[in-house]
Amino acid sequence: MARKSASGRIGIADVAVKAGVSHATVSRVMNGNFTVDPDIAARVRAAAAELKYQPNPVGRSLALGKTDTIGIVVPDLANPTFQAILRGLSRAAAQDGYRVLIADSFEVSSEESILAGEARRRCDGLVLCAPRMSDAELEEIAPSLHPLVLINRTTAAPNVPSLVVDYGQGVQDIAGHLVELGHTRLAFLAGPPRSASNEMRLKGLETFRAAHPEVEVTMLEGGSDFDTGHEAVDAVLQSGATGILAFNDLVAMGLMSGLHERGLDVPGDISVTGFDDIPFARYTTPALTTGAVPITELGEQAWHQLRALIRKEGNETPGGRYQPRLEVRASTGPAKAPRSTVHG
Amino acid sequence: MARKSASGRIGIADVAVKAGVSHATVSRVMNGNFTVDPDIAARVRAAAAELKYQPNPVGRSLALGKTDTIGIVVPDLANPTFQAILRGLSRAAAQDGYRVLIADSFEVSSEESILAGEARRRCDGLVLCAPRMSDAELEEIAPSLHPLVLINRTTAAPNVPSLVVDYGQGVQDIAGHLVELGHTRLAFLAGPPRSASNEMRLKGLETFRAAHPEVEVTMLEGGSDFDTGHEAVDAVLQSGATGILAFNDLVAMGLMSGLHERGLDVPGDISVTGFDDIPFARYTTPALTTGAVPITELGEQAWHQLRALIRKEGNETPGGRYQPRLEVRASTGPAKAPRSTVHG
DNA sequence: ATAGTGCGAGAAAGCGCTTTCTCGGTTATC
DNA sequence: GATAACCGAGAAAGCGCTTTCTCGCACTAT
Repeated sequence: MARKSASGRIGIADVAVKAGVSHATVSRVMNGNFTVDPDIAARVRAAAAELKYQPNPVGRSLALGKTDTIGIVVPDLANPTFQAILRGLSRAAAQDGYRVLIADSFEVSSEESILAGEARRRCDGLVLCAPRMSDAELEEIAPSLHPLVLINRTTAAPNVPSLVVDYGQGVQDIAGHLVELGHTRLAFLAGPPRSASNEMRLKGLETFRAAHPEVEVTMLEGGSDFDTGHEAVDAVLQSGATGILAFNDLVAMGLMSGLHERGLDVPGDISVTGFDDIPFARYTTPALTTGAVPITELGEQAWHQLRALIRKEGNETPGGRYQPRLEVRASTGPAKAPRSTVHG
Repeated sequence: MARKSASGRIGIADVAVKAGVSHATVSRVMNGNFTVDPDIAARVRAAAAELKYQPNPVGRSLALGKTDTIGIVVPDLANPTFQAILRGLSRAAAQDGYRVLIADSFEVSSEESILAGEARRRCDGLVLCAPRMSDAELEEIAPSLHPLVLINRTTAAPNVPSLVVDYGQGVQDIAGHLVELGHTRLAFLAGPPRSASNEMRLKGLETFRAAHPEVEVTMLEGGSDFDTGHEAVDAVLQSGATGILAFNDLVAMGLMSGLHERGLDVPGDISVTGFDDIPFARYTTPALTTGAVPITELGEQAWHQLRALIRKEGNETPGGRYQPRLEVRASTGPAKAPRSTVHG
């Protein structure tokens, strides 16, 4: 009865039988090949419609050598930054008829390359966000992942576009903003130790230090999430700094929450800044001063780069560099008289 | 050398040649079939390792009739609720070796069924979040989507588990909480008109009204995002209500932000509640009273249900119902003396 | 009228893999 | 020592589709 083989699903063969033509002709019709007689084509279409035939994408992929799917590897889907990249990527790719497969490494960077490889083989291309992967490992796997687009990383492998946010410049802008407000003792609440984007921030701060020897910049250990910021309150207070550059908005929010619990006023007692400008940053109390990154747009760009690679357009690895925009809100204000280590 | 055919990639044939055996044997070895002589197996493994052979998943999928991939259809990836479901789903599925393909309908519900169908055919199963799809449409496509798990929807189709949050009970709990605080004039800032979960809230409020005839409950038009809440300030003030139930946390946050701009105090002047308990809800100022839904866990459960279906375990469509937990925070407080329509 | 041309559709190969089927070579049994 | 039972590996079919190849037919040109 119109269904065949073990699969149970309607296949091209069923349509062929129903329309009284060969598989080949059905395939031609379904793919808009006009070398088919209009009458026959109509018959095939009618049969297909009646059987509700939908081509099996797996068979199609095997024959065509493409899946119309791209993959994205992220270290943590709970992080708003990666959510935004995913969103931008997904939207842009969908517009060109591509779907996205997600591979969340859950911060287990040891399995990131395997994950990336697996994802890549199921897809036509890959976007890789792997801030903690070592350079060596990245260099090793990058060639095998082509077409590949990197986020916030670079590689020597040819034809691998990198989309990178200039975190170095970003922290300098933020630090400059704090200094203008009169702060002379700053602290940087760092991100995860091996994070590439943290390295960029660190480099930026070095540059800043060199240009502003009068400003003291304390380095504090940190992480990338809300709790990190929350737990860092003591360290922050002990540093005696009045202007805090948090690794990102999440950390900044955690820190502000912790400071609030201690009865400290932001920005009255301490100014706090974040990074990324996630959607919620403008709605914290006080609203967060941050380095705004057009992160959804970055995801969108990632698709455009990847698309060029997939289509083999000779776009000599242009990549892209994004300048964060200093977004001054209410969490930063004039410095109080310098404090020494908090008593306690 | 060592590479064959147009594909350029190493295939099973290359390994077979290198190891001096047949395709079949390589396949057996790669799949841990022990009917192969250990010496030969070792030779095959050596050849595979040397060539860095990785089986092509598409060929494998076609032969095996499974893709080890599941799909999820969401109306809006920017919504923290769906992000959380995705996260829970992805994590749980990954643990069983499955990947997830995302299909964002971008609120275009007219294309949701097509999207769902396409996603389904590339995958072994589907999780469908389609709050705005009509019941009729859902009934029509549900059978063709099996294995299928529904989020916050139900269907008459057999063997389609539904994971639903009891929003009806949730709003009643919240309304009850407000009444206990002395509020007698409430307003519900509704969600998107055709949303199934909004319907559930509405039903819950009807029940509440019947049980509390002394309480006035005004219905206000709304939506599901931050801006909706922000724009609703006037309507809220005009309603004269002192206790506002927002459709979800996002709307509540927008509303609080708008009220703040008007110089109103929350909860001093007006109490505001949300729904969902998204991660940021506890960090708003004041912290948001809300109906907490274990949404990531729901995503996880979705996988478990789907897995049972894929494995054809005879789990007679158990589905699951989640009771929101009233999470009282600082955005609700005792009612002021009743206000009439705000002057102005 | 006959060979030449072109075009439309079926036959078949192939995408990369798994798996059944088959057969040659061992080992076991009497 | 001959027959049976067995086991391991190759040959081949098949998963569902696309595409090249091929062939038959109709139509044109000489």
